[in-house]
Amino acid sequence: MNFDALTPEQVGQLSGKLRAAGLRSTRPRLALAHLLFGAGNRHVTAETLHEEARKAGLSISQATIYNTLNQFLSAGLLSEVIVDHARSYFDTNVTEHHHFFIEDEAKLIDIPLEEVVLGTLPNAPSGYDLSGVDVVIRLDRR
Amino acid sequence: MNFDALTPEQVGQLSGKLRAAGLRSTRPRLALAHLLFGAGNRHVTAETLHEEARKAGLSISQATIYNTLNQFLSAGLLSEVIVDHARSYFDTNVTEHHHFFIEDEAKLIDIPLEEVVLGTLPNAPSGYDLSGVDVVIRLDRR
DNA sequence: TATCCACTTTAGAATTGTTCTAATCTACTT
DNA sequence: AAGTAGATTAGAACAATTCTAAAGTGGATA
Repeated sequence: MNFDALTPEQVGQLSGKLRAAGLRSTRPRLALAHLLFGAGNRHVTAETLHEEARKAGLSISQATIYNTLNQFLSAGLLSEVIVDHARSYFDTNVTEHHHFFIEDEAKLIDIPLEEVVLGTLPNAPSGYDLSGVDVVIRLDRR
Repeated sequence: MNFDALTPEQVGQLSGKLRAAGLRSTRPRLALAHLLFGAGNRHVTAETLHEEARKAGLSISQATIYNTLNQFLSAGLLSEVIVDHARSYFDTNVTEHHHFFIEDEAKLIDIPLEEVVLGTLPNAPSGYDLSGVDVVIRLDRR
């Protein structure tokens, strides 16, 4: 893929998404947005996305990959999953949901929200608000 | 605290614990075990433990702190909680339980197992076994 | 449509947390 | 007491991420 391969419709749609998030529509952001949001939900690390961009013939610096992922994250276009110290996983699925994590393969799989039923949760200690609940189900190869 | 301040009883007890875990009872391990297991359940990072050892007048290298935490971890004397990329938290509570995580303060609080009631969980994908469930409840200061 | 300026991107350096290396030391066996 | 496997250490190495500061660019303005 090449940035110039995007159709005007795709560019329009992705630009709109970026602008709606308060971000300027720039060439690198459009290209990365296309990789991230172009087809279904994705899990990427900075490294996998950088590699993917490289294979697509895009030359985007590592710093820009990190900057862009973090901007998308604070704009709410991505969510972050922490399952492994030493590596952040970014998830294009920003709805509330949980994860399987296969340690051997360092691979994440989404679990739809309704498949994890949380019964009772403790109250937040006084002075604090509950800001989110992450459930990670760890898997071993049988 | 100083290693030599440990009573023979304490040394005997901690040595036993180390040996039961298949680890030789050495001076640095005894001292760290005393800090970790001497009083109630603790959450430490390599850095906080190193600092604590330094304050206690022990000179133990950073490498030994990391080695020891990892040895205790694989011996089952500690468990690891992952809530924050870039930093591992070791928990002296090795029973199954969950955590509150206060992001602003980078602080962990144990949640007793019975306070988190998990209802339905999805089945593990075929070829995999469920190896554990981690629930992290994130808190914001109100 | 040319100019300008705030925002972006970049290469490379810096930082942070962690692990490795290989030399020295020590607990335990014989 | 001597030997040896295992432990400890300082410092180097490593990996993921962030910072810096210089050059580039989108888009508002005249």
